Formats: sequence, structure tokens, C-alpha cells
Amino acid sequence: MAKEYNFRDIETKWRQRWVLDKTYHVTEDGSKKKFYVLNMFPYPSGAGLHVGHPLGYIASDIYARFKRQQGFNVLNPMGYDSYGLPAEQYAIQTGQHPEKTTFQNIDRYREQLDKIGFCFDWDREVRTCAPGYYKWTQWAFQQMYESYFCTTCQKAQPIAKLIAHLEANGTEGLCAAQSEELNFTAEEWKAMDAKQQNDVLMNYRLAFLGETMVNWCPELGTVLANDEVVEGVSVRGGFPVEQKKMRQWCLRVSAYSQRLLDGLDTIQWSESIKETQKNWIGRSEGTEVEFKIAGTDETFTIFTTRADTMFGVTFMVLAPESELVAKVTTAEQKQAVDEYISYVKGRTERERMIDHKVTGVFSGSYAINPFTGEQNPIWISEYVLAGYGTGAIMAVPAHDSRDYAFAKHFHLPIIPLIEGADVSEESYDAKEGIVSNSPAAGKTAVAYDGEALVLNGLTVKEAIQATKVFVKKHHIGRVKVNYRLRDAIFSRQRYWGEPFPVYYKNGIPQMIPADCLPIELPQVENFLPTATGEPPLGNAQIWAWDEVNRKIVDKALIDETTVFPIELYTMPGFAGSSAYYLRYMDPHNDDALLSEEAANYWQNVDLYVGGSEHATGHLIYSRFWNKFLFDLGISKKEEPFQKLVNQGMIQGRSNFVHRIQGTNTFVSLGLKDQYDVTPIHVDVNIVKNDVLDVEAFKAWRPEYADAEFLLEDGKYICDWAIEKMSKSMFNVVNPDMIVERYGADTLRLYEMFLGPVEQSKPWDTNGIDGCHRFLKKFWMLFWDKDGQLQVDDSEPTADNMKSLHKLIKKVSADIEEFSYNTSIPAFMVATTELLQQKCHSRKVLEPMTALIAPFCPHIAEELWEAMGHNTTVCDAQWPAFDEKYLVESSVKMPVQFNGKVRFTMEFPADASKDDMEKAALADEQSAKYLAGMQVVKVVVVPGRIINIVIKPE
RNA sequence: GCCCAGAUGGUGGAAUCGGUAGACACGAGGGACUUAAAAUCCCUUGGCCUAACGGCCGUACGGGUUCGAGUCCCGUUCCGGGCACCA
Repeated sequence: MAKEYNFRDIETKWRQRWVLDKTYHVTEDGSKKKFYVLNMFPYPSGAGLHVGHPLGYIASDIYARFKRQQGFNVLNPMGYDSYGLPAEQYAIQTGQHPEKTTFQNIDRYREQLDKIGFCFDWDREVRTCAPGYYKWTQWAFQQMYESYFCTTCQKAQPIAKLIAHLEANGTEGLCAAQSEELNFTAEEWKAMDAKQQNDVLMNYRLAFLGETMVNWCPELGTVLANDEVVEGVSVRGGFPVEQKKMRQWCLRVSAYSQRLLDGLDTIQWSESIKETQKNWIGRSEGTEVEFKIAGTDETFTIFTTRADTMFGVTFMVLAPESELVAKVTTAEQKQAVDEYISYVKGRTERERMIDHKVTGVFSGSYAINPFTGEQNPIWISEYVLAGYGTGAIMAVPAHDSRDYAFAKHFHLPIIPLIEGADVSEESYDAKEGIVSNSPAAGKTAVAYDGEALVLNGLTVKEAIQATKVFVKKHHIGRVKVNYRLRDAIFSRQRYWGEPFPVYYKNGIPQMIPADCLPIELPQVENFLPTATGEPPLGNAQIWAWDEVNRKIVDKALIDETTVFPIELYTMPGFAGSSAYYLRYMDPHNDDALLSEEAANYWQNVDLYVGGSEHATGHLIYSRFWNKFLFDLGISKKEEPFQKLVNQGMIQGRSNFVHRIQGTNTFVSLGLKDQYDVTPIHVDVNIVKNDVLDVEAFKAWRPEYADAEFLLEDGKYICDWAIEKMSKSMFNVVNPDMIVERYGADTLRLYEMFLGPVEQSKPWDTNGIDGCHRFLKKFWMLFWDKDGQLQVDDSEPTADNMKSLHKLIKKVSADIEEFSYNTSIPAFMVATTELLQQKCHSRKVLEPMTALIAPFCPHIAEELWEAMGHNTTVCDAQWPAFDEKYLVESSVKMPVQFNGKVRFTMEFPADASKDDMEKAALADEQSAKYLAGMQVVKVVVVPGRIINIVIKPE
């Protein structure tokens, strides 16, 4: 009786052994090269893991094990992103305290993860909601509060340095990222009181309190960051979001725009994610030009990327929210402008986004074009955004479609500037062509120091450059780079998040001393959010800071002299996930976020695996956060994640039955067209290969107990469709169920076999038998009919070695490139070949076991042990590939034709002349392209080159 | 509208450098073993023509480069993703 592949016993045994032996425990080891593999840690949601979640974990686990076998010291940690909206929403839905549900969910996740055989070092687990963890989130926030961004050195600097500058020079010569431009002298600074000085510093701090327009979501009772809002509704829940001015904590992410952009060139991420981040950062190089308001001494600045179109300006437009609106509105126009402003205020962000109505009002004033000297009317319109550039534009209707629509609507002039551009129907927006009309024939441009700008005859690009130079030289404006990236709103009016380590002394925020951290989240009875924005932490009684005794005390003791109120807001979900990869390097350190030694050893993440949906959220924030910590010298690399792989989503494959309308009779797929039927979702777990288990169906729900069936060939065939994997579609496939039925090794193999890791694809349990069969076959390589190990010390044959080395080459290359789906067929082919060859040689079967170990660690351990090893297969050396076993040739390309054609062929170094000649002749067909030619002679030249001599037939 | 990535049998997908398209697996059909079932094994399986040998067509569509194109170039269609009154 052959020894059976008993995956249940094998997997249970090795799961226990790994825990007992601490097989996956990793420590800093200077004698080995490090490799840091990381998965995006999960939100422990209530639904548990479905079969799609482990996809990325399996892929990275294989990579981690591969690297370990190559001799690297591999860090592969796991933890839980357990603070934030999803966890809290789940708690609210189930009416339980988030702490309770979060811990329950974490336990469930852990249980599921443990069944799949990952090589995680669980001693390094982090949870963002653990005080020992969020101590460092709070600490990092305080560091940002105490820093500003120097625009000259492009680095974070201590705020003390900025204060010193203000004391010495005021804002003169200050190079700092700021919310708005301030101008005051050193004397003025010194004359300010504490509150005023604090307000000024807020303008520069990297973490600051700002009165800004925020995305307010009444349904969730909180503000949201820009990436958490899509098309006017919240990503989480899909609730409407409105714009509201609120005092909020913000992070000055925008200061790092250029570094965030530049860093993209140094990392191996997919082009599409890099592109998404580039769009999100939105760098745009342009020119700021000053326009005088006619009849006054006032000027205002506009931003344009089309400096070449200065001569085509026919009007100016201000954003309705612009402060200039009041200045330029004349008495006659006041009523019309006021009416327009109130109309705009009545429109929600969503309305403005969905319909692009052409609306606007004339202010009554004119601006003087510094190039033509002509007066252009100043309009006010909602199509100009207050938050971008200067909130004011010069309108060139001939070459901008929005300006064009506005000009047509209000009958304003349109002056084309590019040769051959036809603007009678639409604007010519392309940045191509030869500039003309600049200045127009018969006119002259305004001269500065005797020099006037002439752009005629230049290309658009040349004209932009020429204008920039002119503008700079004559102080009409300046070259300016704008970014679309906004500062991140960092507070939430929610309960389940990190409290701010901040208290308010007479309204001025103060940092709680770092040695008193963490400030733990207080227990409250009622943690529900409110639609008015009252934070739930307002319900906490013990929530005041005693400055003298340095501890948290009862609110009743607040006296504003020694006891002060603590911040009621909490931090957003991305706070805890922004630097967790650093904490894994040294997770139990209570004195620092991480030690110097750990930081220097592990550096940064070599391979990061996770979904692409975090492109504009987590992946921007943590890059920002890391750059800040890099400036402080804590993180040792400018970029946190060197290589990023985005695993695709696993969709569900739903099954349907067709019920004849008004009956309890169900028709099989092939017969449904003959009846009037309604499709009904059926649980995929009672369907196999689209064949319904009729009895299970009857038992599924009481209303189907007496269902009748119209069968085809005695079977009921179900319909199917690809949909999102969700409970309501009855298409959720649970990994535990697969592990129970086929084993973790089969699950791991099949998840990888399903298709490229990066690609989204539906889960279809149907194909899993193939992978399971393969593992049985692989098992049979090692055991004879009597269940005895049949591995011996015989010398492998050439065929054995060829099969093995083909596989080594393929699998080694595949793992490096993350294309596991093509390695698995290679395993199948090699296994079949070795079975046919009746190969029992240890010299082949040991490397085979080492090769499969990253994919299927349980079976590999079992076989490794059976072959007499008492060390783990995780440390089995990755087999070296040797080309000499692959005697193959292939014609590369004919390089010459003079009656003689020279082919380059590849041969192993020790191939005989005979072999090469034979191979070359076998490739004779390749020469057949020469119609009417005949191969006459093949000359083999040592050094891998052969000459094939041909002649006309 | 702009940017990015795609399109290969009934299905998932191979073809990694421009060199035999469809590896491997699923599904389907046929067969062996079996009282039967399960399990296992073997054969067939892109389309069309042919009794067969064999031939022709075929990688979304239309062109091009090349001795040779799924692969490179130009254009078109369709699907997915990102950005979007960003001046």
C-alpha cells in the first residue's frame, strides 16, 4: 500500500513544530545581509478573511522564504491596522465597543492566518491601537509640530531655528513652507503677544492647527482627507460630503511635494502607481504675472502655464472666494456681484463638480495687461478655483476651452495667436504651433527699459521660455511651480483613534511632555459620532491635563491655571499606518521609535506588497512621514518602500439557479430559454463545477425544501457571473474551508496558479483539483509502492539533471519577477518527467524539495525530514543553476547574406562538434525562408558560431 | 478631455531577446480499472476542409517594418485604472 499524502497530519505537525522551534523568529545579524519583506497590514474587519486576502501574503511569503534560502536574514512581520473608521463603523453596526470587536476580529484573523503557513515573525506583531505602539505615533506628531520646512535646504528644521530668524530679521529672507505669505519685521514679531506669535508659527509648523475648508461628512460625523472622498461622497460608506470651514489639525504634506515627486524616480514601483502619484502631486511649472487694477495702485497676481498667450488676454477672472473680489467690485456692480456670490455659496461641491455651468459676473473694474497696455475687464466666476495658484487667472479664450466657453457665453472677444488656428467653433488648446499676433500687426508691445516683448515666429515652447525670461528680467512677475497636492487634514471627530498629546492653555495648544506619552485613549460610555461634529471624547470625564503633577485628571478640575482641557479630536486612520514598517524593526523598544542599530541594520522595506487602492492615501502619507523622519535622522532611507508590488483583487464567481416565475420549479441552465425564469443567487459552496447539489439546495433554505428541478442529463447546471466577493452574493469562499478540504499547501499553490499576482481575477474553486493532484504526484516521487522512502544515492542521469536544472532556472527567474503562475506548470512538467524517468536520486530529489519549499512549506518539511535532515527546510540552500545540463540550441538570427548565411547559435561550452552540427541541421528549416535555396554545407566554428552555406536550387 | 495599463481556445492563462502560438491547469468527450461509486490512469480537445495522408486560416480590427510579428511601428475599436473647470 502506497504511503498516502496525508496533508492534514503533515500540516498540523509542522505548524506546531514551527511555533515550538521559533523557526521564523528573526534577530539582527550583522554577519548576514538583510532583506525586508512587508505586506500592507490588514484592517481586522468583522467579516474575517476571504480567499482574496491571503493572495498578497502568499506571494510575499514565497519571496521571503526564497530569500531566506538564498542566505538572507529576512524580516517578514505582520500586524494589524486597528484604529480608524472601518473598525469603528463595524463596532457601531454591531452595537459593541470598538475595543471589543477589534480584539475579537484580530483573534479571528490570526486564527485564519495561522492555517496558511506563513513565515511571519509574530514576536514582532504591532497593533496601531496598542498604547505602546501609538506612543510613537503621538511622538512623531509632536516632532512635526516642533518643525518647519526650509525651502532652501528642502528639509525639516527645528521650529527654534525659525523663531531665531524671526527675532533677528522678521520674515525678511525667510525660506519656509507656509500656509500664507506673511510680512513683518523683527520688531513687530517681538511686539506680538503669545497668542499672536503662536498663530504666526502655525503658519509654518509641519503639524499645525488651521482654519481650512474641509470635507465634512455629517453621516460619519467627521472630516475626511481628500483621498477619502471620491466624487463628493465618502469612500467608506458612500455618504455625501460637504465643504465646511473648521479649525483642524493638518500636516504640511505639500511642503514635501517636490521630494515626493523626485523620489518616484528612485523606487521600483509600477508605472501606473507612480503615474497616479504624479497626478495627485500635480506639479505644474508656470509663470506668475502681476496685473495693475486700472485707476488704482493695487496689483494682483495671476498664475499661468501659457506665458506665450499674454497677447491673447481679453478678460480676467477671479474666484468668487478671492479676497480681491471686494476690492475690484465697483458701486454699480455691487448688487450683481453680491447676488452672484450668494448663488455660488448655495452650490455644493458636488453640484459644482457635476455640472460645469457657465456662470459669472462683471466686477466693474479693469486690469491693465503689462504687455499690451490694454485694459481687460475683471470678471468673477466659479470656474476659477480659490485653492489653486493665486485664485485669479488671465483668460485667453482662443487657447483655453474654459475661457472660450465663458467668452462665447458673455460675448467677450477672442483673439487667436497661433498660425492656422481656427477658433470659430472651439479653442485651440494644443501647446503646438508658431506664435503670431504677439503683438498684433500695427501694434507695439509695452516697452520696459526700452525693450518690448515680441513672440511672433517662435514656437509655443520658445515663446513660453522667452516670456519667462522677459518677466523675470523686468520684474513683471516670476517663474513659479505650483502643486496640486494639498495638506492632509489630520483630525477626526471620532472616538476610535489616537488621542492628540495636546492640551489647550488659554486657547493656545501645548504639547504634553514627551516623557508622559502615551496619552491613552480614555474609556467612554458613548462613543457614537454626532452629526454636529461634537467629538465623542467630549464624553470623557477624566480628560484634563494637570501641568504641575504631569498627569491626566478629572475635567471638573480645569481651572486654566494648572489644569487645562485636552484635545478632543483623534487622529485619522493613516496616522498609525504611516510608520509601522519602522516599528517592526524594533517593536518592543520603549525608549525610541526604533534603535539606531535596528534602523541601520534593516534600513527600509525591500519589497512591499499590497493593493493599489492606497496609491493616493497610505502610500503618499507614509512616504511623507518617512521623509520627515529621514530629515530627523531616524529613518535611514529617504524612501520607505524600495520595490512595490500591487496584488490584484480576487473577485467572486457567483452561481445562479433559474426559477420558473410563480413556481418553485428550477430549470437547468441549458433549458432556461424555454421558460420565463428569474435568476437567483445560490451559495457557491453547494455547487461543484457548476453542478448543483440538489439535496444541499433543498436543505439550504426552508422555502426550497420542496423545490422541483428540471435536469439536463440528470444534472442541474447553474449559471454563473463574476461579481464582487460578498456575503450578499453568496460567493464568499473562505480560506479555512479550502485548507480543511485540500490543505494549506494546495491553497498556496492554487492562489499563485490562478494568474499573475498583479492581476485582478475571479476566484474559481473548480481548478483547485489540478494543484492538489500535482502535490499528490510530487509526493509519489519519494515513496515506493510499499510506502518506503525510495530516495537513494544513485547517480542522476543526464535526463534527470536536465529536468532539474530546467526547473531551477525557471523558478529562480520567476520568483525574482513575481510570476509564480508560470513556475507551477514548470514544477508539474518536471515532476511528470522525473516520475517517467523513475528518478530516485537524492541529488535530484533534495534540490526538488528545496525548490518547492517556498511554495508548499509543509510538504517540503515533511519530505526534508524523511530524507534524514534535522534542520528546517527553510534553511535549505537554494539550488544553484548549472547551464551545462541544458543541451539545447536555437537559431538566433541570420546576420549576413552573400550566398553564405551566418547564424548565431548558443551551445554549452562542452558540446561536441557532432552535437552542434546535428542541431544546426535540425534548424535547417529556419533557412527555408530563402525560397529556392538549398542548404549545402554546415560549417561549425568553435566558439558557438556556425556558418550555413546555401545556394540557389 | 488628458495620462497609464490591457485585448491570445469553452475557461484561467503560457510563449521572459522578433524565431514551431495555445505550455500548464480547468471544463468537455472517449476509454481502462471497478458489482457500483469515489479515487487513479490513458487518449482526444483553436477553427475550417479531408475517409485518411495532409492542407488552409488563426493572437480585437486595418495598415507597415522584417526572411520571420501575439511580440516592434502607425492608425482604429473596445475594456480596466488614475486625474480632471488645476489656468
